[in-house]
Amino acid sequence: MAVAGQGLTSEREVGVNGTKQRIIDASAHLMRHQGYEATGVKAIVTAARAPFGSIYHFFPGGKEQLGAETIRWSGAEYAKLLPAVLGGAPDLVSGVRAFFAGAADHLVATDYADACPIATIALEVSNRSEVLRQACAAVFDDWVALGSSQLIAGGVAEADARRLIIEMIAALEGAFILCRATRRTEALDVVGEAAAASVAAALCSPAAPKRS
Amino acid sequence: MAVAGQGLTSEREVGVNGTKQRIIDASAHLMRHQGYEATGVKAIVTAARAPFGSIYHFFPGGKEQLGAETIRWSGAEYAKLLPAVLGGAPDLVSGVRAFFAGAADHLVATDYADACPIATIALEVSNRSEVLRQACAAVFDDWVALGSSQLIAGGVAEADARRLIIEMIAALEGAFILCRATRRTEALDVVGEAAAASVAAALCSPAAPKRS
DNA sequence: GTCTATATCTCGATAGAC
DNA sequence: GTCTATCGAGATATAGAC
Repeated sequence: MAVAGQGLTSEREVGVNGTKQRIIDASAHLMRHQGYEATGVKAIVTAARAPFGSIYHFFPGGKEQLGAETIRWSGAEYAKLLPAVLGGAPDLVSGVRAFFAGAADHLVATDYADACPIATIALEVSNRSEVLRQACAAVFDDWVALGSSQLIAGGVAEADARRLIIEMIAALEGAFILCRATRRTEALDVVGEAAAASVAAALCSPAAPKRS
Repeated sequence: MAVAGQGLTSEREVGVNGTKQRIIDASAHLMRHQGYEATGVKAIVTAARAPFGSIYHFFPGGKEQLGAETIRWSGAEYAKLLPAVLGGAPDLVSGVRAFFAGAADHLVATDYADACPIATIALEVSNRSEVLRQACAAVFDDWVALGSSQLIAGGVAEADARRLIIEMIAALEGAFILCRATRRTEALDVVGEAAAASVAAALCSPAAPKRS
């Protein structure tokens, strides 16, 4: 079983949140499930139980600004999972294994809807909105930086940390695509084991491995 | 340098194609760049230099049917790259390396627009259209089957082939997301080297004793 | 600040002339 | 089969009452 759900706001009460945060919550939820283009602002305010005009009160830049803030907020929330899961594990390798297992559990629990909160948006907007593309890039850069430091703290050599975390993020994102399309968790199971093995190998051989 | 471009129709003339194929070509091109939701049928027929009504003549099921045929055609075209690239390499490991390098070259050459032809669509529609989701799943299943046989032909043990190809497809897809968002090829470079190393390891140590 | 009504545009889809 | 005109519904965005 997963250490915790991998939803974004499930553990905390939302009743006390202000209108702006409720809009971002609803936007994050809808865009995680169906992407940016298919998510209309009307659907967002309805889900947020907010008046329509509030969108343009809190986000004068319209849907694009709301999208950018959604990306940054979702990215920051999702990043919190990494130290949370790794901190609850006895060692780095089992922590990595738990992260992928938790992702698979949460995916199944949400009927294959809750995968990466920003991947769909990233692919949709990379060549259509520079503002949104940069927001996604900033989130991925943050994940790489945070993940690297977590790996180093767990015993991985600094020289290996960056390529390892990029490998694992890419594996997670790619597996999410395969799992959602096939409605099977095989891909996450496979890449989770591979990630755990890669980390284990990096812990065994601290010297930077040479490749031809 | 890539063995060949990783575009879908670039090497062949398109002038002789009929209207239906021109529509599919245009649809594949637009959806590869910006996804399914952001691609309107009007933009497709304009790019295909076809009359608007032709869409509903050739695709009575409307946009959804066109999307499904686009996914299947794009998936089959992209699959041809694998034997093409591997066949031009002296061995399996350098073939795998060449595939990822070619993907990175093509991505840069197209201003980070031409990545996976169906990944964006897969994430967008997985929870919105069962027809389109199944089309994506069929493509991924085909890629896994084709890739497995290619790996086995290259010397990988049957017991390792399936998990290896799933690892590599996931790594490729995830790296595409990171590269498009960051407009850097680092992720593809990293996972390409990792994929080559995984294949090399599988060739050196045939796991799971098999009676042949 | 909150909320409603509406303007303007573009979407997918259809009808029907040719 | 090809092509045009147009439909109704939905989109984003704005204006303005309260």
